[in-house]
Amino acid sequence: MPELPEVEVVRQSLCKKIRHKKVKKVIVRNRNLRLKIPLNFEKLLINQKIIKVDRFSKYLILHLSNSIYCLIHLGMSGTIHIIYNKKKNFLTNASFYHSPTLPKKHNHVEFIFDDLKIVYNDPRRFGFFQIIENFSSLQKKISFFGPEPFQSIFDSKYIHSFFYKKEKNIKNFLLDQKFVSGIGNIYANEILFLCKINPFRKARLINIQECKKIVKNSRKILLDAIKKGGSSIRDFKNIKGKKGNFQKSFKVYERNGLNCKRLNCKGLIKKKNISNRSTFFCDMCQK
DNA sequence: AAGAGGCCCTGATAGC
DNA sequence: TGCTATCAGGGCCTCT
Repeated sequence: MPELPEVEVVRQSLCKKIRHKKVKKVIVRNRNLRLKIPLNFEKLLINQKIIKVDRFSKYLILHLSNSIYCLIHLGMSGTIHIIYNKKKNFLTNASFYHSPTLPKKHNHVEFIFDDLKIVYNDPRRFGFFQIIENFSSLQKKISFFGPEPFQSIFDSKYIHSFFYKKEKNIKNFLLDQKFVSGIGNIYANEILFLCKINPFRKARLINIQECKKIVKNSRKILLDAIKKGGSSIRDFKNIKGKKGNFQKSFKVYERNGLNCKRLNCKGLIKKKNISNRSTFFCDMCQK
């Protein structure tokens, strides 16, 4: 489940591999992702150079030489694989289309470069590709989202005023991309544990000190996860097919029934549903 | 306006 | 063994 850290891990390695390279061919095998891939998609990308591989929230942003942007969202189960071709004969040699490192099914989109190609695989097809025509459209799209935890405007004042009179529980807000961008279910659970905040608590009851903790711990968890290559619960892998390591650092996620990891806390981790998402917490130390 | 709930999709796993 | 049910969950949608 790619959240901000997983997408950032993909961005970093993609950037190393495809920046400044020219897209030689685009193959779309299945246009029916969450958003339908338009028929002119291939034409817009072919013969364009990748100027930059950026990211906002859980979106990858390919900046192309014809000044358009290709947004990629990995949804729940999207992965990007890299397949090398040192002989640079991708366009003529079909055998590379069946690399042993590549899953056999659900390889929906490929971008082919001279010496390598990237392959988008997504069993559940919750991910999507979207063409953004120009910079102002990109800005407009991003403006509908809340800040990332790393941005300076994501501070205790912003959080506290956002939560004013809000009856919904705090966990729902951490997952609300209009409030804060990039946090998904795993990291929402982990952040609230570090903050000692019960996920069911109404947002309006979060005090300013706790807002400060939310700022600090969101940044801490996400940065730590990026450093460790993201989390691999079920399907996340980086572009080399390697798993991340942050799942080893989970304090609450998928730990229901196990001892609370907080020093001197005798609680057991509980699992309950909030808006149909698994919520893990310790009711002894998260108040 | 805010909040609750449904839906898209496939694969892994549990239970009978 | 093979069937069915459940769960995983990001983001968008509708309804109240």
